[in-house]
Amino acid sequence: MLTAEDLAFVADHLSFMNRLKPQQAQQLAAASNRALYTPGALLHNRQEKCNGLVIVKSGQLRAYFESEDGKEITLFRLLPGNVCILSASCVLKNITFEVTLAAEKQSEVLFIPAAVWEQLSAANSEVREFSMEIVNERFSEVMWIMEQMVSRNMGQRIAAFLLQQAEFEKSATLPITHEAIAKNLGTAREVVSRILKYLENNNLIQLGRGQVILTDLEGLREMSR
Amino acid sequence: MLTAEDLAFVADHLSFMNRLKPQQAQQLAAASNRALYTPGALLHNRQEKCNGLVIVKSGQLRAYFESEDGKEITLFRLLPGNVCILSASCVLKNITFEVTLAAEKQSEVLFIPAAVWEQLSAANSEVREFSMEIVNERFSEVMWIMEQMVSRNMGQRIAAFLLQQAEFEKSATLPITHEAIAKNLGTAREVVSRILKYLENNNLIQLGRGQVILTDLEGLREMSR
DNA sequence: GGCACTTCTGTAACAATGTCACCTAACAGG
DNA sequence: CCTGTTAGGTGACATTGTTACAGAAGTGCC
Repeated sequence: MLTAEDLAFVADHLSFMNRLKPQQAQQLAAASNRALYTPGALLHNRQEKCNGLVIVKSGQLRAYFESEDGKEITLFRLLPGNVCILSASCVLKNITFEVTLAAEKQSEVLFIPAAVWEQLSAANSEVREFSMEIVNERFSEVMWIMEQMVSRNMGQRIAAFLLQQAEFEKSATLPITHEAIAKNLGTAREVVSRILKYLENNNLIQLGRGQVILTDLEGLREMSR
Repeated sequence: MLTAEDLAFVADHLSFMNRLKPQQAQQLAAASNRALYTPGALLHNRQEKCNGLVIVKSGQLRAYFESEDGKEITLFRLLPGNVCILSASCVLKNITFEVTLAAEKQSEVLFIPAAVWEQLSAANSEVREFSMEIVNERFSEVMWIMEQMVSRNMGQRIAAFLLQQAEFEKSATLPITHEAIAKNLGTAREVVSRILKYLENNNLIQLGRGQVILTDLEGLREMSR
């Protein structure tokens, strides 16, 4: 059950909400729910296997792909107002891969159950269109990652990643471990350590335990190209 | 303009075709066109920048991603009856990447212009659903490639690729160059040569100029895992 | 404080892959 | 047969990935 405030938030970020019949909106609010996650927690809706639609109300989520042998690579981030439907593979026909969602920060998340979403989709073409747009956007983000993997070296990718993190954190001091960076980029911790050390020697960053301080943003930008 | 035979082919592979009004079907047939491509040719619809929907009538196409610095990696193949909508980024909202299509074999291709597709989409929810399914399927295929890149070594990837090619060719003798294999997998020719030589030394394949003969399918399958 | 325990980082050695430079072999067409 | 073009081979070196440890910094407990 969503509060009125949650519902207003949803309406703000799901373009089709104000075109639903009052009864539909009510049903959505009744069936949906919210949950709080602490950093590192995996998202799984308690009620069902299939998450349905995920809406980030506050905090930050990471969507990543996990291969059988435990390797990870981040596909995209979800910030407040962002929506993810990929974990609703039960609703989307022909999606055959799994995306894992984890909280990177303390996060409030709203869930719209798959069954409800399915009903709305069936009844409402705006809902289908919305799904399509979201999926396309994520697809594009994944292709960007792919481009990075194919055509950038690790130094460039790490520099770009650090800059991106600084954006998210709105700070040049990043509370992050080498291990975490490695998992974001789909590489090994040792490789990250090696390159971070190199960046430090070139006075682009300063290292601490569980912390990276960006001391030369312009230099990093230079390097990331 | 499509022939009646072309139209029958389209109807066979676009599930929604028999739900179109006769007038819509007629319009589609009138606006669409066909083209022939020889191996290696890039697909570009003459009439418009944006390809619209591509339907393979015969032959085989390769969809690949091309990075600025000229590196390529194959995303998926299109066989007779397959449909590709990704080159219609003008129609799909929020798709921001480019996919290149090239003929791998002598191919007959039918084009449905983006404008027509857009009209059909607007009028018909089955069309939208069809788009969605196609995009999801391609998305899944790309994620499979990603998994390969992250968690398999080159030997495994090359072995898997050769087996896949043998399927397409329905033959254990593959007319393909090292360079072409490299571009499919997003790696360098020298790397492919090195590994193929290794496979040959282990009696899994036999090499010739522009040709690879798979002599031990079971061994290759073993290796690809 | 001292101790045990966990987490994070450093490092060396080696393997796999990517890059560069250049060479040779095979084919295609006159 | 000659010549230009394409395919493939090779060695040297750079980068990235893997393995196996070691040490350093934090945490909780006594």
